[in-house]
Amino acid sequence: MVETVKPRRRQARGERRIAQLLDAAAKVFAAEGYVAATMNAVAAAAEVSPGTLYQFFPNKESMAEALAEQYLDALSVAQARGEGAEVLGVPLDDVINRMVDPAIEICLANPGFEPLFSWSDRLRTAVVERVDDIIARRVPEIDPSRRRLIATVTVRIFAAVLPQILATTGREQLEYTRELKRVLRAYLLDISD
Amino acid sequence: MVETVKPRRRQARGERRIAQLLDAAAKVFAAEGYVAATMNAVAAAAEVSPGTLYQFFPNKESMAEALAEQYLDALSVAQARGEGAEVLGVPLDDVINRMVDPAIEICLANPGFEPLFSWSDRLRTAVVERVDDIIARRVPEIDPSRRRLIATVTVRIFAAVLPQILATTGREQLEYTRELKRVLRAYLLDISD
Amino acid sequence: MVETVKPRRRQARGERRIAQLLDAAAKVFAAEGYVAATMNAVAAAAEVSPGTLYQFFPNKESMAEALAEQYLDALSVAQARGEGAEVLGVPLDDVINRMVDPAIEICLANPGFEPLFSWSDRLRTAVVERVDDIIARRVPEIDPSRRRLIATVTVRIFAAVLPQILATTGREQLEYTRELKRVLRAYLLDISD
Amino acid sequence: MVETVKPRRRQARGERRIAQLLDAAAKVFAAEGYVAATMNAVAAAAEVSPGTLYQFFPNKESMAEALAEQYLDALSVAQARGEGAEVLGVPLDDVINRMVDPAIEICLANPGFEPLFSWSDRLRTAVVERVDDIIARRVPEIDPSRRRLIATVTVRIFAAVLPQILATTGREQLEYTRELKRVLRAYLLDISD
DNA sequence: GATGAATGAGAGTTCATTCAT
DNA sequence: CATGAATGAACTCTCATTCAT
Repeated sequence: MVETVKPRRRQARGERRIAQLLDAAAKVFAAEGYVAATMNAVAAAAEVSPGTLYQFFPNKESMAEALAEQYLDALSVAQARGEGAEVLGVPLDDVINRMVDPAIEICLANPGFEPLFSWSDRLRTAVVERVDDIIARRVPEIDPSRRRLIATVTVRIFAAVLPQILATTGREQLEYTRELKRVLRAYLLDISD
Repeated sequence: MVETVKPRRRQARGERRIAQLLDAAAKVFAAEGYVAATMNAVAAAAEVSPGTLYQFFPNKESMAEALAEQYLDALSVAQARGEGAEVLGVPLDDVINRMVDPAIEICLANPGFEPLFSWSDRLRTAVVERVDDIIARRVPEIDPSRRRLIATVTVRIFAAVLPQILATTGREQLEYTRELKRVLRAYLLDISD
Repeated sequence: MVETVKPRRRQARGERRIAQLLDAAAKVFAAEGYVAATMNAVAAAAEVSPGTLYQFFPNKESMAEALAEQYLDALSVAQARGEGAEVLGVPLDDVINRMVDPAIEICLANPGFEPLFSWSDRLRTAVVERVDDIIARRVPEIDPSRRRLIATVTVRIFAAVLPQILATTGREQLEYTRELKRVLRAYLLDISD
Repeated sequence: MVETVKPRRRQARGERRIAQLLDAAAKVFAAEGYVAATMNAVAAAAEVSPGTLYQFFPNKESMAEALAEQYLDALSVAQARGEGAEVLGVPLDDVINRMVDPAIEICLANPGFEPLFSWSDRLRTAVVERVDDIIARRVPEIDPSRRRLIATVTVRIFAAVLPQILATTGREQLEYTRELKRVLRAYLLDISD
């Protein structure tokens, strides 16, 4: 009984550390981009020695992957809140809002998201698959390979406008967000026909 | 007298050299991306010593900028061929075709374009300005700051789908191209109203 | 009273631990060589944390020394079995057999021996002293400093052929062993005259 | 004509550098052993920046190989001086002298030899092949595989006594050298029968 | 005792850039 | 102009060792 606590403490310390390190990595990725980011910079940002980094992550890529995983989880959680089965009898605008808004919130809260989204095929593919799913539910009659095409383009559009949203604030940020939704609506309305 | 000839020859040789070096740079940027590309690799690709590179370009960035300039020129030439003042009485589809098709041709012919387009704000801004111009001519009543917004998003969308077009061939490439045009038409039609 | 028991248990446990750790060290030394072996690797091989290693050995060197000591003991035991005072009235071949065979058995059974034998002057010197002793008993009239020289060369020869014996198996191993004995006999016969 | 000189100068500079770097490497290998030697130490010993090292050698191993090659050449040259076809009608002692003496001279003059000889299978094998050759010429009736065995053991013996020769000076050095020859003679006489 | 996170110096290696030739 | 050797700071990653728990 006591013994189930002790290991937990150790793990807890480790997991806290991991979260802390990933946080630092996200900051550095955001500031420099994934390719230009260095492990030393991440270590410094985490106020930790380089060796500590390597106790948890064998290399830079693995940090990126862990971060990507974390973001995917966050996306799932955020989108699950407003989704459900109501993809069908609902206006397209609502579906778009319920996809885009939490995604942007996560990107704003996690500045590491955008550089990873550019870099990680895995992360992009995972998001594409979700969008593909939603399209499948809403427009079941569509051809799967065409659906994949549309999902891919949809995600690319999101990724394309995202940097503008992140680079701005206030009214301008809102405008870009509105514009993003406008593009998506126009594009996806065109599809449904 | 001799001096007016020799310099010309020198300049001519120099420009040939520059073109050759930029070609090599484009190849390396295409293969590795701008950040990962190394000057040594560019020198090797040009079959030239690193020192020679620095005789023409003070640093890596300046190579990128020179390349960007070159691409902008190519864009101008290509788009001038089919444009003119006929932005007005013409269907939107035609305008889009005359913008997108030559751009994609250039990107396919110059594999260094895409990495630079991601990297160089200057290149992207220049293209945004052209699109802004066209919109201004076609929809003069639109508010300039909103026009700039639309132009920016338009270019971002192009940049977003471009990698998919470049990464694929044949039918898939055509499909992505068609999809890109579809997005742009849907978005810009929405605007014009 | 309780206190005389507990410490013993503790010591017993400690010695078992030490044996276990030295075993792991031997394996790693054998696989990587002393210099390339890492304490982390030893800890992992012992299924123990690095900290535990340092509870018993202040540093890497001390592990090597403890292992060397252990091997020296094993050598003593093994050679005591067939030795005694019968160094005198006995053919040289027998003496060589009774020295070489147990030594090789120990080396085969303890793969950590060879790397340490190359590394540890102390281990080599101890063996040299034993050989010196035997020569002294068999050829008492020999000059001590010359005797030391011969003992040193004898041990070096053994150490030189040993890797070949350990690197091979079956017939080839036997051949190298026979060759080793042949060298030693030829050399030492030459001496006795 | 002038053009055949200019490139030579460049190459000459490079080759002089290479010789200089290999010299430094030899010193460091001699002082620390191959495994413990570091590229930074070699660079420092050559009074050169680490980068310069890597302009000529892609890694530590390649330095070792280049050095080994150089030593093999030196061995060839040295042994060619006193050898010829007179392996046959000549006393064994003479053959041994003509093999061992130049080898030891080289080892004394090139302190990098010994550590490499321990490390490089390639170097050892090359020397084994030479010895094999000589045995083949002198004792043609011997079975090739047994000949190889003998050559291997012979070289191992040389390598085994070598450190003692290098670690000592003056009379002691001479004694070890004499002892080495004694071992070899005794062993090889035993063979010829 | 045992753990494993933490350290930090240092290893090998790279690369933009400079400079003597 | 061209060369390629030279630089040195910076990078990724390792490892003997320490220390809080």
